[in-house]
Parts: sequence; structure tokens; C-alpha cells
Amino acid sequence: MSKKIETSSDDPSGGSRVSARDQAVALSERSVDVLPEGRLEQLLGEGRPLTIKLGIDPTAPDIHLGHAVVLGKLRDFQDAGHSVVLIIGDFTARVGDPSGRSAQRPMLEPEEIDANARTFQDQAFKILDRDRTEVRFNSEWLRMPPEDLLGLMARTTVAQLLEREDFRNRMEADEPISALELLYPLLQGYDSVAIGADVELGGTDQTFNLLFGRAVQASYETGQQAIMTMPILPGLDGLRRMSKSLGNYVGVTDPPDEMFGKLMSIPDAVLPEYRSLLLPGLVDTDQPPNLAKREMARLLVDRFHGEGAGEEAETAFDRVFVQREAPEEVAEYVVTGDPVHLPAELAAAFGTSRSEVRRVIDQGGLKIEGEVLGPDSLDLPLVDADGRVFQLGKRRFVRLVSG
RNA sequence: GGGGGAGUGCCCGAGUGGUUAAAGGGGACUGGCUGUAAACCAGUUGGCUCUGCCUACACAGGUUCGAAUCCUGUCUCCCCCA
Repeated sequence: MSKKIETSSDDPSGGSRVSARDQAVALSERSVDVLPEGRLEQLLGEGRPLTIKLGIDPTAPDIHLGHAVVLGKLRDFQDAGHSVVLIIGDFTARVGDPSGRSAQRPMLEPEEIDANARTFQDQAFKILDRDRTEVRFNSEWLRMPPEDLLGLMARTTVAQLLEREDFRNRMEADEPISALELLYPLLQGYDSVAIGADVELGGTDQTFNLLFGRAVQASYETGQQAIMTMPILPGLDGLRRMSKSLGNYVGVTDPPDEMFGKLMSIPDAVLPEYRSLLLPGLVDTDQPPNLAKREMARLLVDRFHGEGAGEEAETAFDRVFVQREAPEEVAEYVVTGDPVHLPAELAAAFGTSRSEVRRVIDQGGLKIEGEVLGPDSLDLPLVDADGRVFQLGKRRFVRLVSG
């Protein structure tokens, strides 16, 4: 992108003023909001590397493509010479927040948090530039004496906190809001004070929290950050946001074939969003949706698994789903008894229940070397099973071998 | 502190003593169609040594020939008053 902006001025200060605007425009690409108006440009005009903040929740370590949207934007900032501070919210995770419908967020043990934080970092560095990233844990500064905490709390009013739309809705609906939940914006706003954030990024759902960070900064009389919100990527169902708990996500560490397959299964309706958010700069040609989807899947698999991985995944995909053949590499599972009791062995091989296997068999979903096997023969002589590829449903394959 | 209400299968949600493994919906899965898209049709959706057996309606006891449904205790959650 345009990080080298020519400055044609005779301004001895280096012309940063001229380029600040262009930089701000370039960096704002794909974002939904950049607030307040002009603040980002002003900061860029200072001509120094900015500190860009992203707060993450260590309860779910797996990064998926939804995170990739925000991380990709962080990367843009890094490429423009700014540095990123990744804040792991270990403090709040350790306290545990019982809010939100029925889903009680579990209190995490320190070890779990550390493990999650590490996994998260490993995955995040598939996108971020390691050299321009600093990782901090917010327990570092949030574990403060109670009087300081109270001092922090004194800086805001309940009314301010309740400005948040979803709080107001829940109040009106008589739904519970935990005190911690209420204070959450305050704590995460303090993170901005602690690291001296110039810019904070997040999804559009974080707008209130991000803005609140400005208020907290103001009360501490530090510089106030600009905030930038990115669109929320829809999940594989095309309806709800991509999230691990909804099970509609593509993890950045998903194996190539799986990643390719998942991407092919998204509804056409969200394809444009996927392409523009995940593959910025890719020229959109007039391809049919099917081909556009393939191209996207290829490129994304390449990005996370290396050049060429996308094509391999596509080949494997065609083999299994277009030509309906078994994949080239099929996992083996060792069976011992003779005859082979299929419900038991296949359930074990695929990690499901025997009843489930029986059900699928009853519905004609079991194939042996491409031939449908009916519910009549649940026990196969070992010689008939040994070395054969079994397919359960569309996508579960295993080769049974005698041990 | 007082009063009221609620806890059902992956989720939501019927069901207030007897074909109830438990209506209905969502989701998911299987088969068909196909571009692993959408739409649509059909079926499945607790477990198992599967024409049968076992375990299930927060947990533990109890009443009954028989309970998700009645009683007691425990836990959890929500609302109202203070």
C-alpha cells in the first residue's frame, strides 16, 4: 500500500503535515469508524511511531478469520512504521465475568491463561510483525491497591456506563448486569492509560469500550487515543458473527484441507464481505461465485500455510467433493477383533458414538471403497475390512487395518 | 432481611400422576438435487452387547402399582419489596 507518500513541499519540517492526511486515509481503509474526526490524522502528523492497542480476551486462544480482520489492520499500522501493544486481559479473565445470558464465563486458572496467551501469540504472529509487537498482561497494572481501584471508579458515573446501548436494553428487559461487567469498560480503558495508547482497534461491537478508553485517559490527563473499528466478519452460517463458541469459524491453524472446505461452504451472500475484509487489495473480477470462492479459499490457505498449499488443498477438495473419491491420504485405524464390529470400530475411529454410526449406516451413509454398505452387515470378516477405506457421511474417511 | 417465580434433551420451548426417549421450533447430521452456495424434498438427532435393554426432565431422598409431573431437603438463577 501507499506508505511512501511523496511530499512535494518546501516545508522544512519534512512535510509530515501533508502526508498525515493521506496516511490517515490509507490506514482507515476497510474500517467502519475512525473517531473522533481528525484525531488519527493529528496523531500521524506528530511524525512519531504511534502505539496501537489491541486488547484480547485470553479465554479463547484460537484465532479465527474474524480476528484476522482486526489483526490485518494492525499489520497495516506496523507496515507503516507504528508499533502494536497486544494486551492480554488476564486480570479480568482471572476474576471471571458471569455476565451474558446463560453462558457463564469460567474463571480461568493462571496456567490456562498463560497457555492461552501463548497460543494466541503464536497464532497472532501469523499475521503480525513480531518485531513491532509488544505483549503485555493487564494484571501488571490492574492488580492495584483497592484504594487506587476505587479512585479509578470514582472517575466515572453509572450514567456514563449505562450509556452503552446493550446495557440500557438489558436494564429495560430486567436482565441482569453484573457489577464487574459494568466496570469492565473502566478497567479496559485504564489499559489505554497504562500503555499510553495512541490508537485503539476493535470490532464495531467494541465501539463503546474503545470510546470509554478515551474518557478514562482524559480523567488521567494523558493523551487521548483515536479509535478505529473494523467490521465484524460473518461466520460460516452467513448470519451470526464468526465465533468459536458458535462453531461457525475458520481457525487460522485449521489444516489446509479443512480451511479450504470451510471457506467453500460459506453462503454466496457473504462472499463479497469475506473477500474485501480478508483479501484487501485483491482485484475483484467478474468470476462466477463458485470460482471467486475458490480463488479466495486458495489465497487464504496460502497465507496461513504457505505458498502452494492453497492449490494442494483445492486438488484434494475436488477429489473428495467433486469426484467423490477418497482423499489421497486417509488416516489408518487399527482393528483387532474378527469379525470387525463396524459400529464400535468406526465410532472409535471417528470419535463419535456407536449409535450415531448405526444411524448413519441406516440412512445409507456408509461406503466401503465407494460402495454403499447397508445395515445388514454390521460385522465384517476381518479379511473384508483389512486395508479398505470406509467413508461415513460426506467427509469422514478411515482405512481400517488389522493389528 | 421479606415475598414471588424458575431450573426439561445441543439450544429454545411444550408437557402438571399412566404408549413420554418426552410435542413444536432452531441447529446439526444423513440421503436426493448441487457449486460442500442458496432454495427445495425426505429422513435422523440419549446410550448400548439394538426387533431388545439401560439411562434420562438441576441434585438427594420420599409418596405411589406407576412421577418430568405430588411431598421434603439441597443447590443455582431471576423478579419485586426493604
